[in-house]
Amino acid sequence: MEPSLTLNISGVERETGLSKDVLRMWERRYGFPKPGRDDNGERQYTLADIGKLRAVKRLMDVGLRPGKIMTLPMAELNAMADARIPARRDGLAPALERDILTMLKSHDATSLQHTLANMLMRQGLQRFVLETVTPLNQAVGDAWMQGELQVFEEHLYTEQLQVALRTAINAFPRQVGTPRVLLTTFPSEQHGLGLLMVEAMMVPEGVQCISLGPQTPLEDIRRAAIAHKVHIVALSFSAAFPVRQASDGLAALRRQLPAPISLWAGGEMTRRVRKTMPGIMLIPDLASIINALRSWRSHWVPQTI
Amino acid sequence: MEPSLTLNISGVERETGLSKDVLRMWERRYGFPKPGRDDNGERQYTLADIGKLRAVKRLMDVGLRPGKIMTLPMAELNAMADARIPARRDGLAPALERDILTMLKSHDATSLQHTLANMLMRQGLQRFVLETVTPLNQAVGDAWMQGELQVFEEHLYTEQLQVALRTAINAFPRQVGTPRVLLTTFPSEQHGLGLLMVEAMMVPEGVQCISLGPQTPLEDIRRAAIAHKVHIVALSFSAAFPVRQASDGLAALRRQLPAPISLWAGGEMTRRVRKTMPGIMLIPDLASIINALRSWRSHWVPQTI
DNA sequence: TCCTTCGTTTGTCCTGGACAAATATGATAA
DNA sequence: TTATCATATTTGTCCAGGACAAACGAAGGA
Repeated sequence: MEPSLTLNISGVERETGLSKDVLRMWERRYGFPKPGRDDNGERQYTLADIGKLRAVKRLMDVGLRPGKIMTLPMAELNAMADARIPARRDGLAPALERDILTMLKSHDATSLQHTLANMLMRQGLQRFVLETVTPLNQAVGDAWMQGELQVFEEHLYTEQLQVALRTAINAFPRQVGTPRVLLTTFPSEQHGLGLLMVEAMMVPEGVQCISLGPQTPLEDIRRAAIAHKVHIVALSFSAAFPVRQASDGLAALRRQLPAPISLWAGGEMTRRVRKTMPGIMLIPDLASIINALRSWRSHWVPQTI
Repeated sequence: MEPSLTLNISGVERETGLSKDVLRMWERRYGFPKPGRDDNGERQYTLADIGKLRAVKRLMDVGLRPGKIMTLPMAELNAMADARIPARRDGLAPALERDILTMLKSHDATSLQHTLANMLMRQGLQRFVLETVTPLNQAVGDAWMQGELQVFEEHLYTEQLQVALRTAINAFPRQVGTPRVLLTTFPSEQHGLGLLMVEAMMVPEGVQCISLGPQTPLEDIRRAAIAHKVHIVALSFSAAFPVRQASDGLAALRRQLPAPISLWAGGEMTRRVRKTMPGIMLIPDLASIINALRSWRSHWVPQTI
């Protein structure tokens, strides 16, 4: 009899990323999750609740609506997740993806590290990011969506990839060239991997990257851009980032930023953006960075400051 | 006339880390912050509100109580922050701390990187962590508390330090020795720097570290520990982490973890813990890691699995 | 000095109502 | 047929105000 196999509402918020308000509203509207109550009338969620909430969230991130899926049993949810993965013609994943997934599932950190380092050496940093990391992220994301990967297995992947990328980035001598680019994310964006991938694409191009890591308040992005005299501010947004929040933030930042400083927004989220936003360059995939840089360089005229 | 120099309540939650509930409750009880309302009756906070909220939060992290400070004007808050910093007898900060702070305030990323790399080379990884990074963190924390440093300046420090540490850790050949240690933090703990410092202390001791990065759900920490067959699970807690939440989490984890696996908890928070917790080793400072490892090794008897 | 008890402070949770943004649906025009 | 617009539905976020337990601090006793 485990005494504490339940979590209170803030525990669930932490574990799933769903706000307390949303959890209560879902219960009110859809009848799920319907946690028991403790002596004090407070909601106590079970681990099964958490699991189903994660499954629902995964499907919502892909565009399904809560009302449609909330009441379905777990089996149905898993089936829908499977259906979402486009089957390959040959029915086979490429060897590398398959190997890496196998390593993750067998918790072989050493082989994982070796394989990544190996590919990196063979391909060089930029090709490694475009041809290896991108499809690998996709494969890991798919596996995670289908529930094939545990959270901690995905963490291990992220961690090892960061190690590999950071090592390679460090190997480049520190540039003093142009443009100078400020890299960061908005405060509610947790994922720092995208940032690192952007840096990996830019550094070989002779760009001087100044990374603040994730989660910089809006006002500080402005201050940092001015203090570091950067030419470009580049922000990264993961797939799950709310488009609305991003647009508002970007517009506000654009207003506050001196006009000569370019504002670039990249990451999975940017593919869901419909409207073009004046003064903001959307970069939906990593390969476009090269073109964007080329374009910037051809238009830029050195300023006397 | 800037149209959007105000934030709604969730914006403030993001920027300050104070929950919506707390923000509303403070307004109800202390009359601060008292934001204006938009057409729809929703709270609109000003940038000045944000600034004061940050100041209040800094002081609370050091032990002051909200009721005492909430209504004071900003000038008073800053004065209190100053008073909190123990003055040195000689009135002078050591040269290195002073230099690094100067570099941060002048946004000289290059010098910062060089200086850190230099100290690291000269002292070696463990001494660098104990004798340079620890007091430096303290100095940067103090400066931040006094409002001398901007958020983005502190971000730059963290980022550059991570780069330096990771590079050095990578330089060690991957060990296959004992113990194997799983490193991570609880889901609500954002700070990954402590984790890296722990790894930097352990790797030179021949420990095989498996880091999952920050924010692993409880259940997954258990799964990962078993899957990776680790001997020790080490968790890091920053100063602001709620003791209660840590104790609960650690106790729950201890119950779920197989008995032979040791559970270590370290970081600033652990100094505030009064009660000893059975089966959990508290490690209040980084130097103690060496002793803890020595002790573990002398007690450990290789198991046949 | 250390420990217990008791009042106060503080954070979190609750209910149930309201509304606007996002999305889907259906009608109309090209 | 496809594209565009208006309307309906869905969904997330906000609000008020009440309640309570954990954390804290002060006073009293061993």
